[in-house]
Amino acid sequence: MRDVAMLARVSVGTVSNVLNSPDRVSDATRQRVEEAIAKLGWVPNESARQLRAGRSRSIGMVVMDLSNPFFADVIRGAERLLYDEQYSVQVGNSDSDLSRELTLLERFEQQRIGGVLFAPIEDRAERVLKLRRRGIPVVIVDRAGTGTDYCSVGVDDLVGGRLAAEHLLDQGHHRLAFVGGPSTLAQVRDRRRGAELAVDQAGEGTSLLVVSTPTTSLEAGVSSAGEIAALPEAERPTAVFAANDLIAIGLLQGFTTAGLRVPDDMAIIGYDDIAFAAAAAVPLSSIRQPREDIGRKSAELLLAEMEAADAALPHVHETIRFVPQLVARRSTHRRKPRKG
Amino acid sequence: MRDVAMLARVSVGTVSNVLNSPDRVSDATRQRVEEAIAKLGWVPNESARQLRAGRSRSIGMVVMDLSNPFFADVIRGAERLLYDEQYSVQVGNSDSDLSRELTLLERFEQQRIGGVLFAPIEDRAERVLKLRRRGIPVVIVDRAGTGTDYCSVGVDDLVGGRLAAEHLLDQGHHRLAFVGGPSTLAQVRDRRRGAELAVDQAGEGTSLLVVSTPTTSLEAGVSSAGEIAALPEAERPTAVFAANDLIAIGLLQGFTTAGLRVPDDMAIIGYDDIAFAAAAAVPLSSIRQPREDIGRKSAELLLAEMEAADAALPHVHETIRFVPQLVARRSTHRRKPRKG
DNA sequence: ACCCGTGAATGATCCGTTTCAATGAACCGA
DNA sequence: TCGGTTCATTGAAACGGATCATTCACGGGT
Repeated sequence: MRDVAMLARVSVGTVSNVLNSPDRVSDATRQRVEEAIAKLGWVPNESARQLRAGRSRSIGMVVMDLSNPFFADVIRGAERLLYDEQYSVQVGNSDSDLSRELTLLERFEQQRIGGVLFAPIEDRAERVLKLRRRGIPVVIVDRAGTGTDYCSVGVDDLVGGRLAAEHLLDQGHHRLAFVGGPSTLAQVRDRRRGAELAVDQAGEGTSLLVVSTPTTSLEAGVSSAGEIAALPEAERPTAVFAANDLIAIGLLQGFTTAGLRVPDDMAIIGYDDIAFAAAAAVPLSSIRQPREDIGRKSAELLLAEMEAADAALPHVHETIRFVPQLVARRSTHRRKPRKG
Repeated sequence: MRDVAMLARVSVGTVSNVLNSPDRVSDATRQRVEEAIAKLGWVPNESARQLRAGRSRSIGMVVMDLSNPFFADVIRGAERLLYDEQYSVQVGNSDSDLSRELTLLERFEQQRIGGVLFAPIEDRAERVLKLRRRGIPVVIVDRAGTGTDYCSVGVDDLVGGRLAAEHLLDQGHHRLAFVGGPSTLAQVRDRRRGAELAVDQAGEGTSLLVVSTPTTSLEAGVSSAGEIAALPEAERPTAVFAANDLIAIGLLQGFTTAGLRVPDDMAIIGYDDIAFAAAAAVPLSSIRQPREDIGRKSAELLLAEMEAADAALPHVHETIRFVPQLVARRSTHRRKPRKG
């Protein structure tokens, strides 16, 4: 910057003004400075700026599983909006590991990042509060909180779970299963509870087998399918609700390998309605979440909170709860009566 | 930090030493300082650190398409390694947009980021060189360069394209098609050229129809399938090679909609072998790239280059070229002779 | 000729850390 | 008892910009 100032025969203060308040600088001077910048290829040092400003024009994002296309879409939704507002987005992948999650948040705190979009693994309010104490706004993503401690955006997973189970019951199934885990994940818990409610309401003669998986990955689905297929046919469920589409697709593969036909021998419904659900071996029924909207809306709330904080205005935390939607495809087509 | 120093009754210099060279500080003092840090909940300001150090402990990553699981896996591979080395990773999504790509790189430059893993949309050596002039090491990902100007990691797409086309020819097809685009993408060009080579070598009676798409997305595949299906049967290809698995899955959906059966009426092979390829409606043949290895290896090269730069040692740029592998699945099963 | 107002440019100060020369204290051996 | 070491600690000078009170120059009005 000094070099630029010397070349343009002005002070460093003027160079700074050219960038930050161009109207305070005369046209002639501004032009000289701009030429000098171009000639030297100077690029302002963001760390110095941040140091002075006290905060950065970056937004941090922490997600549980980057290889789940659901999160890729949420990120994309948030990024679209933030990019237009001149913010850059840093995505960190906690990989469903609490200590990695903590590390990522700490790094954002050290960076005095402008704000954080956080898809938490567990409910850990203290992590959010710690950031806020440092003056960093946080919005919880993919988890519609009940509290008024922070903004959050998500869908009503209880309703979603109920929708899924009711759909299976409607198709004539009585022995259902829920596959998902770990149950430390609030999303998994809520979806399961929704399913349980639906099953309870259906009354006698219906059951819900709960199969817990260590992760929400495709592989978890494959191995759960093996377990379920190994049950004696009289006990085996005839329909499975998977906590997300990755698991559902894994189940589909696993059942096929085990010689069970979907949907005839086994119906499957997933959750999220990622793009691949429709393209699966058997097109997958699913519960649709407005993935990009979740990202976009989270970013909106975050920006609002950041502006309020800047202006020292009061801010009322909002909870946005999108409504999930059933998308029925072939994987849950009504079972045909057994031939013979 | 001043507060910590006062509470511990030492100077700020000592607080800094506790963090950066603990062995220069007596045990008693260190303990007092650590207690003060804990009591005040102080977290060092990374911008100030960076300002002093001149560079950051962050790595930037620019990818073309975050919603392509291929890149998600590459990112994961890189992240794994870098996380262990205490680096944080910032992922930016250029969304196949040259100007967004430029903006992302400029932001990294302003941040004086420690290094960049760059999956470029086009060959734009000047973008790499600009960063390097600023002292920021860059490794090109998913694109094995020929030059010695920079490190790069990728697979040999020419070989991959040839493998795919040869496989289709081996299955008895003569009229092939290549679907992919835009052809500004080096990956697309190379894969197509590989296919062309294979077809040329097969000689008379074989043909390759090239269908160019505006993007490498699933939707592009769907609409291309419509075009191809609309051709008169005598001209219509019997096998399609898609530039990546997203397109291939889209084709699969499109052909099914159009009433063509895969693989009987139309064989399909994709590229990347993403996890969903095996789970597709018809399990998808594909050309496998070692996705996580590409990410991990890129990160390794980047760290090596960063260390060399730090120590002012000479650095020889490396070009890692993984070998792609054919994975044959049902979508290219040999066509059965027509019944009737 | 003088004063005042206005717009443009300046330069010192500060942001929070690291680094390094300098200070000081304690200890050793002669 | 004194010089010489070693070890722990200190204080000030960066790092690269933003900010803001101050200075300067110029014009218009009286």
